[in-house]
Amino acid sequence: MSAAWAIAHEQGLGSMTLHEVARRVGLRQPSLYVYVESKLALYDAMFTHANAELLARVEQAGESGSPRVQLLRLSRVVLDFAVEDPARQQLLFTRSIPGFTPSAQSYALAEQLVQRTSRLLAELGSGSPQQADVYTALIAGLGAQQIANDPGGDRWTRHLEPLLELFLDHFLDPSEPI
Amino acid sequence: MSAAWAIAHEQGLGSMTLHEVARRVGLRQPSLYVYVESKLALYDAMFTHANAELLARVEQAGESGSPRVQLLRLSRVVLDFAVEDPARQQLLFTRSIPGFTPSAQSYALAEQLVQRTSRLLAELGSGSPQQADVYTALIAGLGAQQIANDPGGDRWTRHLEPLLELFLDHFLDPSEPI
DNA sequence: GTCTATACTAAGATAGAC
DNA sequence: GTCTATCTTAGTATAGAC
Repeated sequence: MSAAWAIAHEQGLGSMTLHEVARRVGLRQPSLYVYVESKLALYDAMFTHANAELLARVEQAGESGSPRVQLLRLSRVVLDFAVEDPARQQLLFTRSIPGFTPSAQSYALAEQLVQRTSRLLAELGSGSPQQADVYTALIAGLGAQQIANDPGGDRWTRHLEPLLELFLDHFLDPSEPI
Repeated sequence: MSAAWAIAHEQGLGSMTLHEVARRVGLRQPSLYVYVESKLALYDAMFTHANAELLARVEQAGESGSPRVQLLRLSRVVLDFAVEDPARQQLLFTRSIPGFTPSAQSYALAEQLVQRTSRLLAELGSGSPQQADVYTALIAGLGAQQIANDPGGDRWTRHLEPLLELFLDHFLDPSEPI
């Protein structure tokens, strides 16, 4: 698993081949079929693996503080995680691997994060599905631009907190629906 | 060119092969080398082609109205264009084709759009580079989420105008820097 | 569980005839 | 300009020995 992610990180998700994975773990390519059923199954395992790590980081960030503080912290963790590794962002948040869709089991893990975020948003008065969609678009937009145009930097990610403040302030006022 | 785009649209950018392009235009694959120097050169031509079409649509949308109205209209055109075809969005706005970077000449076309947008933003009091970055993130975020999670729909794109209004209103007030 | 050997598929690119 | 034929590379996957 870590070998697969290392390749994806260094050369892109599309360059992750079973031959290269095998080489890194000191096996021959056919031997991998003892451990994975197919290449798509490996993608699925990677999807689960990455989601588990993200969830762990979110847990570690803790639940202390006001809902607003919690949401800001959670958003920061998710954005940094997504931007850290373009390959990971590609696998987790886009649907660009031909033939790959996450299995129901692996998708369940990803759902947990959505649940947690939704709860916080609801506590902050931005609980409607539409508001949650706008929230995810803000995070996705900063991440996408960061990766595409300033990989490794913070030209976009540094706007996370002020942008969220703007978003949350706006929706605290019930006279301003979006 | 249109055959190449048709394949990318139907099966994804990664599935666009010279064999398939040739098949569609009634030629054998080697014959294409009379017209393109390599596959990467074909990507570059597609990049230019798509940018030219986007610019044409922006021109067609016209320059009438206040800067605010113009920016809203331009943003709508760009977002709809990006969302229309995931493959196009992938080629134009991400850097996910291994080995491909737009040539200087083709990139110049893309720059024109940036210039135009920057001018409008400046007229609206959001002319700083930071504000322009936030603007692009808003568009990119709505587009990315739309394509990844509701292709063909408008679950995210419908929030474009209210979100831009919020953004512009906020920056009209000089006491609120981001 | 791991190996060698191999089948199968498919891609980009080139040579040279017409 | 287009063709056939071929080179070269590279990938997933399977068969069967050890």
